[in-house]
Amino acid sequence: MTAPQLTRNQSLVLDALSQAEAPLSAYTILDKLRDDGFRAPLQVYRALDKLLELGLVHRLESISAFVACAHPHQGCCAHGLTAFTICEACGKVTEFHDHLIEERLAAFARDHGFRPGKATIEVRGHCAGCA
Amino acid sequence: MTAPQLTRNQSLVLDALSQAEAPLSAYTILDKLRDDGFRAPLQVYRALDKLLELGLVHRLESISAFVACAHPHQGCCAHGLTAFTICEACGKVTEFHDHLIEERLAAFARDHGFRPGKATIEVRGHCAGCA
DNA sequence: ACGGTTTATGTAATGTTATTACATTTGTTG
DNA sequence: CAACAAATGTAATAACATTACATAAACCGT
Repeated sequence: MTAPQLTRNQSLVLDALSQAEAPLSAYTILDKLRDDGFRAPLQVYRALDKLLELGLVHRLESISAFVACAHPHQGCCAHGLTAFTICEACGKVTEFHDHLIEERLAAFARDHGFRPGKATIEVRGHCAGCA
Repeated sequence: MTAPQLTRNQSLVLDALSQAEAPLSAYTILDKLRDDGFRAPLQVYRALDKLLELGLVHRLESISAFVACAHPHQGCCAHGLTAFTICEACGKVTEFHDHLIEERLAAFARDHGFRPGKATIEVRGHCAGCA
């Protein structure tokens, strides 16, 4: 449960995402980190892979972008399934967890002999400020 | 409510997806339709755009691929939100609709002043046959 | 401290997915 | 038939992601 020390590249990528106000694409991260010595996409993707694995970062499938986890302290997986709202105007992302949704998906899986791995729940729309 | 007549390209793309046993990427569709005169990605993407708009096809965000709708007859949007299980071994996709999940997402949106547009719900894992 | 293993890194090239721009054709409607 | 809208053809390019291979750093048991 003790988080391993992040490497330099991993920390740089996580910081970039934490400071951003909206999700960032891998290539946007790369550009932000040019001055820190980043030269190639792979440096970003490798750091992201690790951060995803640690639950410190989420990938938003519907927009091919990444965000820092909203509550990295306890290991995000403790919450089970994670859902997101994504504002298409300002990019604002809100992360939430709904036990009932989780149960319904699990029930469907059980009823169909489906063994669930990772789930994606993303709602695109407009946030309160951009409505 | 009467579905407009599909054009040749749209029909070809829809047929390719309907006959496939797993989701197809746009470029896979392109390859399948070379013999029918398809030469460029845009021909596929344009047909897909229209089919998506008509609700005859779904895009699976988490695998960047497309499937024919499981029940295109009544216009898929009549069901509201659509969810999918996706087998990572055989590619089998099952489409389903859960009113309770829909309600929970709507409730969260309402509580946060978020105006929902399109939602994505995809569960990757292994189907009964591949478990 | 040493050797061996695993993990992270650097770099280049390539593969995959999607869009922009522009010209042309087809279909529909008044 | 003229005018407009929708669909198509083609080429080029942009955006996202991975493979392959070489090097370096961190970790671990002796």
